Parts: sequence; C-alpha cells; structure tokens
Amino acid sequence: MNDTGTPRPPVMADVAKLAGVSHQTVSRVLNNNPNVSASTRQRVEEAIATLAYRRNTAARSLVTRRSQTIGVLAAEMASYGPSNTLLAVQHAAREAGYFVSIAGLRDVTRETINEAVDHFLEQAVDGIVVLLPHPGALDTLRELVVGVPMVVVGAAVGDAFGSARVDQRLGAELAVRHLMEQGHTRIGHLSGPRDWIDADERTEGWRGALKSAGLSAELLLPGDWGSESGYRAGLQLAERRTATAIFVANDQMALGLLRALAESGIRVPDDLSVVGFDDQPESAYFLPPLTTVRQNFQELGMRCIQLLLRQLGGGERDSVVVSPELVVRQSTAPPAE
Amino acid sequence: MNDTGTPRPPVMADVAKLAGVSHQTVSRVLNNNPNVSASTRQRVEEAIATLAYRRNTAARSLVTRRSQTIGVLAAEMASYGPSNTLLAVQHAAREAGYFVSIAGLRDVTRETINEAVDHFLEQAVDGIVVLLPHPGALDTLRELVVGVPMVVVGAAVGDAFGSARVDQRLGAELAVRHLMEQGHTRIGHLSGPRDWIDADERTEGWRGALKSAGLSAELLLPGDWGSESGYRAGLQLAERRTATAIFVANDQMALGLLRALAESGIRVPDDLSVVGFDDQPESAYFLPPLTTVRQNFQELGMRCIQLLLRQLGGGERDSVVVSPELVVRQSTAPPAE
DNA sequence: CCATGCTATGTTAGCGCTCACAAGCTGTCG
DNA sequence: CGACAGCTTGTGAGCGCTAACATAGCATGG
Repeated sequence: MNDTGTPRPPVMADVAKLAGVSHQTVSRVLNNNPNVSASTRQRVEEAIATLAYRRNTAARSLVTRRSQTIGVLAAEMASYGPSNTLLAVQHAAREAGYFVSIAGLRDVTRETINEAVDHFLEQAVDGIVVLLPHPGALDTLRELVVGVPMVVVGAAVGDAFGSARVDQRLGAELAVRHLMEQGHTRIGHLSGPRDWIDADERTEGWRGALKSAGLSAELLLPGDWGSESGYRAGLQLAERRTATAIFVANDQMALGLLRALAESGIRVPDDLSVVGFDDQPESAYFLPPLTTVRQNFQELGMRCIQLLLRQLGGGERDSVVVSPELVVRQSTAPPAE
Repeated sequence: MNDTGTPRPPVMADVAKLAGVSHQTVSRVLNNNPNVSASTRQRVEEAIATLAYRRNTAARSLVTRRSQTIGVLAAEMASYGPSNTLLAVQHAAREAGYFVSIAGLRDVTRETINEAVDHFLEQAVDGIVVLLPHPGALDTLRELVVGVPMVVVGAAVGDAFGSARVDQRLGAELAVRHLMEQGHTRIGHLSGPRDWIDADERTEGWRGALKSAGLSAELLLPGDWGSESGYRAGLQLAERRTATAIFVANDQMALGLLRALAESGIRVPDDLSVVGFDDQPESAYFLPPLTTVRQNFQELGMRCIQLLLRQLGGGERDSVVVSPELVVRQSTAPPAE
C-alpha cells in the first residue's frame, strides 16, 4: 500500500529515518543551526547525499513566507549596459541563494510595467530589481504600491526606492578631465539618445566638467548608441575641425567615429583625441586602442543585490553609487601645437 | 488575540467568508472549474476583488507539485539572436501563466551548466529551456539526468530532448537561391564564428545551395558577427572582385561590409549584391536597404513553450522547426553583364 | 413515486516544511 | 545534593492550498 509505482522523491522524514534522527534535526542541519553535534550533522549529511535529497522549496516558502526569489524587471535587454547589468544581477542573486525571475518588457508603458509587477507579486517575489533605462518608467513605479522591497538600477531616484548605479556623471567628468589635463580646451561630445538616463548624465558630466573649468560646452553632437551615428559624427568632425578632442558616450559609437576619422585622414590621437564609454571587450583592439570609461557591472549587480537583501533584512532603504574608472589607452594625447 | 498589528494578507478562507461560501468553492472559481453557478462565481470574484486577494503560490505548489516555473538556461545573453530568443521565450512563458527563472552563464563549461541545472532543480522548475548557441554544451546536458522536461532552442538535437529552432540552413538556402535566381553564379559567404551552431548551419546552407546547383562554394570568408569583420571582408572583396554576390551571416557584419564597399567605390547592388541574416530593425535603413533573412523569434519562443507544455502534459517529446523568411530589399539585383 | 444520475457545494485530510515549545542530558555551583 | 543553565534533540501544530470524497438538491425515466 505504501509501494506505489512512482518512486516519489525523498522528503525530510526519509532522511531523518535513514540518519536515525528526527525530521527537525535534519531541518536544523539544512539551515545551519549551530546546535547540532558534529557527529549528528555528519550522519544527516550522509543520508542527504545517499538519498539525493532536495528540500521542497514550496513547503519551505509556505511556512517562512519567503519565496527566495527576486524579480528583475528589465527593458532593452539587448543593449550593452542593460544586458550586462542583468547578467551581473542575476549572477549575484544566484550566488546569494536566490532565484531570479525575469519579466522583460518589449515596450515600456504604464500597462506593461503594471502587468509585470503584478506577475511578480503573484509569484510572491521577495524583492524587485528594476532595470529600466528610460526616465518616466520610475514615475509609474512610484504610483504603484508594491509592498515589496525594490531597488532601481541606474537611476538616482529620490528616497522612494533603493537605488544602485554607476556614477555616469563622474565617468564623463573623468573622461573630460583627462582630456583637459592633457591640455585640450576644445572638447566635444557625441551623446547617446536623449531618452536614456545614462546618456543624459554623461552629457551633463561633460558639460559640468567643461563649465567648471571655464571652458565652453558647445560642441554637442547627437548620437543614438549605434556605430553608424558615430561614423556620421566623425565625418562632421573631420570637416569642421572645431575640436581637438571628443568624448563619445559609448564605445560602439566611438568605433564608427574612429573609422570616419581614419577615412578622412585625421590621425587619432595626434590630430584628435577620442574617449569612449563602456570599455567593451573589443575596445582595447580598436585602432588605436580606445581610452574609455569602464563600468564595473559585476560590482553593480552585487551591490544591487546587497541593497535588496539589506532591505529584506529589515534594514534601511539605501543607495549606492559605483565609481567608474578611466582606462587610458592610445586614443588620447596632448593636442598638437 | 486575532488582531495582530500586521494586516496579514487575505487567504482563501477570508474570501470564502466574505462571499458566504466554502474555501473550496473559491478554489474552484480560481481554477475555472465549470461546476460553479454563475451567481456564486460572481460573488466570489467580487470578494476577491474587494480583498485584493492573491492566491499563495507556495501553498498551491506544495500540493500540486508544480511550481509553475520554467527555467531558462542561457549564454551569450547579449547577442542579437539569443537575447531576442530569451525575450520571446520569456514572454511566451509569462503569457502561458508560467514564471520564468533565469540562469545566465558567463562562460559555458560542464561545471557552470551543472550548477545552473542544479539551481533549477532546487527550485523545482517544471521544465527547462536551453539557450546555448555553442555546440558541445548539449553533450554535457545529455550526460546529466535531469528528470524534468527540456527543450533545446536552436539546435537539432537527436531525440534526447525536445527542440525548437529556426531553420538556419533553409534561411541560407533562401538567400542563396534568391541570388541564383537573379542570375548570380559567383556567390561568396561571410560566415559567423565557427563555434556557433547557427553560424555553422548558415554556412552549410550556403554551401549546399551552391553545390546542388552545380556551383562552386569556394569563396568563404571568416567573420565573427561584428561589423568590423564585415568591414574587413568588404575591403578584401572590393580588391579581389571574385564574386558578384555575397551572403553575409548576419546584418551587423553586412553593415560593415556595405561601408567598405561604399568606400571602395563598389556599388550595391549594381556591382555586388549583398544578403544579410537576422533582419534587425536597422537593416531596412542601411544604404541600400538590406535584403536579409528574417527569423521570427516570437514564434520560436511560442513554439518552444508550447513544446515544453506539451511535454508537461504528458505528451511526446517533439521537435519544431520554424521557417525563416527572405525579406527582399534593395541590396540585391541581377549581376551586371 | 422512487431509483438514478447529474450538478453545485461542503468537509476532511494531507502536501513537506519550519516554528515554538518540551524534554532529556550534561555539567556547575551554592 | 538539588537547582539551574546550556546544549542537543524530539514533538506537535499549522502555513494555505487542492484532491478526494461526501452530501444535498433537482431533474429524468421506468
């Protein structure tokens, strides 16, 4: 009567029986409760191994009221920044023993956001990481009463949520200051699309650094993250020769720009210095190798999860800012006399 | 004594009480059991709305032994194909009422795969979708005894797992046949990296189509998906003038190739016809607009989930192949006399 | 008119785990 | 030597839900 055909997976009681202890002791071993003697612990662990026992997450969740799951709400999953952040967040969460549930948005509207958050609540996620690089999404989020810890990545939200971000403005300043230290005074900027938070902040950083040095921040070219727009900007720049250096909002555009310059016979860095942003793996192999700003996505992801866990542990809602880092290569040099 | 400070979320019994029925009737309403009278159903639904009741997933999972979760094992999450597939799979799963847990691999080794599968098993996922574009990963998977339905995306695995894929070979054949129909006989190929399954199959498709038409398949240039490699190939091609048409393994490389050709004074399509692969959103705006092969990721994702659900429902392990589609634009034309 | 079946609802028993508490066993100290 | 603390282990209840069965109500047909 006990012997059904299907060998049902072992449960805690099976382990307990095999180890000659109570199920509760098994539970204690699993939860690293210190009050278990070494010998008992070992016997239990052996029994667990023998039976290939796996704790039933549902049962555990039911009583602890924790799902051990973090929801990640993401848009633009294919872009360099977001996809790397996603990867890092996911990794950090997994490392911390959490499951990662994902809701990717094809387009970001009040409706789709609502739907995704609902999905997460149904799943009873313990926390939500928001990965929406466009402004405005946050307003929608603010309206929602979620009732679950949330960390917004990449945006300096007020005190409504936790937030983790790379200091884009600082990154831009590092780039521009590096150029200024080399003696450049006419420093242009090729920006990212205006409806991206990061693009905006990089532009602001560029502007700020120049202004506070008493330099003009006039030469602003609009880009869209794509190499093509970098190429076009490069051609313009080659023609006008108004700047001796340019800060490009990402490496991909810098690639296009470098090519345009090469074609136009403008030498980098001799005639024009170029700084990128992102430090993609390829950037060290551009011609010339690109001076750029590195964002540490691993750290961002880790911090983000840390923040969330702290909130989960009853801690304060908090914010962290990860500092980017300038990687100097050969695309920058003092301006020609 | 019942009134603790924290307003604990409503449970089924609360809904039942408010609606004046038993909790089981509430359950029936939630599960769309037909044996509930319309009036009762309505009262229950009202009560649910009033209390903002959400069913406890953990409790449900505990008894049904289903987690309503699908695990997606992914690598190369940042590339065009994989990221779009991921997005589509995720969307289809969510649509079908499943939660999507993700495990992204930074590098694909026996160890990392093992670890990720373990993670999923611990979470008791109902099924796993495998999104690993490199060959070899499948061998590792085959060794593992997972005990959970699995669908492999993008690879023609034997009968070990279900599989859903876009017919890359057919896509390549469509491209090459289109060129042949226009009268081209010297058709080159710029391939993707050899350690990608898709790249391989596109190359095979190109080779096969040429061979079966009695044409030579000699002009094979190695690429790496990046625009840069397309650019280099374009320069080579411009110099040698060995082909009147070229099939490029993705649009990104086609972009670089087009630029190289433009710089070299080679007109597309007059002097050289170009076909890409992917139909990225930008491709319609290349100069000239690119003839390319479109993969329907939405359908792929949907099929993939369908397959998995069928397996979950006790159905057969099955395979589906989604047909790609040639999108003819202005980068192809009959060869000059 | 009652046996039969069908529909709508209620009752009961767990799913596998953790939490709170009880209980046994040492050792220590007044 | 008994009271008590501290450690290890066991017992029982219950988390919120669904599945299986029980029951009541109502129509159908011999």
